[in-house]
Amino acid sequence: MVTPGFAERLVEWQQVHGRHGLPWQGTSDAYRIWVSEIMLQQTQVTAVVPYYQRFMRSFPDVGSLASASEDHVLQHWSGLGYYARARNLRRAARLLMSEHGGVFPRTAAVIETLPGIGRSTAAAIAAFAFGESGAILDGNVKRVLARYFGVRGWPGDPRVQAVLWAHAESLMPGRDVGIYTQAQMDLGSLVCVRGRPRCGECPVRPDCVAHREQLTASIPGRPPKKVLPHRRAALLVCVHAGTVLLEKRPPTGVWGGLWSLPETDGNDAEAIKCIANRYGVSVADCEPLTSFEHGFTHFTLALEPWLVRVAAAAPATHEPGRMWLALDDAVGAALPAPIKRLLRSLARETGRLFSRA
DNA sequence: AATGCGGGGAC
DNA sequence: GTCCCAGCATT
Repeated sequence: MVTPGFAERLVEWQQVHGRHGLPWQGTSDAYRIWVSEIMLQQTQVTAVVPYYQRFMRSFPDVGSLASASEDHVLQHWSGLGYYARARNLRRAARLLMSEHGGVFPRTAAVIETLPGIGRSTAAAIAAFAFGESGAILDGNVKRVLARYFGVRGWPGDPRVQAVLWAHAESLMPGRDVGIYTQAQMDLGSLVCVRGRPRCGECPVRPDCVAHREQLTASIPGRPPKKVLPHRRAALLVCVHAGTVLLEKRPPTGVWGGLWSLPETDGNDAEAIKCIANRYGVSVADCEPLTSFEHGFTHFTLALEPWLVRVAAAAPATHEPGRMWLALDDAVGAALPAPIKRLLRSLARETGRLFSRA
């Protein structure tokens, strides 16, 4: 009697206890699987589901995504974060049409050459869509393997990550690779969770180093904590006839390619008026709104919105990269989440905003 | 090797 | 409040 291996136990567990009803499961359509994998990068399943449904309705296949405008694609990503994913997704779709005849490549090695797809995502797509055997290493697998093998240290550390990749490869089964790939993710997200793992439900507990040595609380190790720098920026909320002036952000950097409010480092009414004039806006009056903070991964941004009432919109404001958007349409535009929230709250107060104009 | 890149869910 | 999530690209 041979003791079942790690992969066999996970596959068996997956059939009974794994997740099966997610919108991107039950298909071998590489396109549908690809989109889900990109959305799920650094993003939890519950957050992805509604975005995924809407995205697939608008872009049901590679061709429709390739022919869509970047702005249209970003609209569907608004609020999901990491917007380079959306730009890369569209870019890859166009590459698929122009370089691959519209056919999704069938090997992880080729899939990985597409923008936005790294080693782990390529292996996952190849496993789910084509049954190709290959290790993955996402947040779930890192946690599971670090505990199972007793690997200390922070999994974000490249040296730790290299060890985990080697372990992941060593455990690859020769069959059921799609189920096994899903099993690793599901075990990590349902059982081998960060806090209070449910070791009583774990199929590989007997061989788990962290469980045996009571290290599940300290493995995986924590990243070095650092103090986030604070930055501030003023936002120009130029309102005119129920519309607001938006500016397209540069293609790279924070909120890359999205539409947002004109931003400046000015911090008094005179500076704001001066900047507004530079946008071709004839300022009637100007008042500060309630400031708020927005946290990014690597800094905290204090945003100070200024309400700029516009006497008349100048013709120069129809340049590319600028537009006047009806406040009520903000919800459907390619805007960052905090900007969208701000505009929604302004839309509710439109009466008050214009009452003194 | 280090850094940039979002937003929200879970606790 | 903190931590972290189906990571990748760039430098």
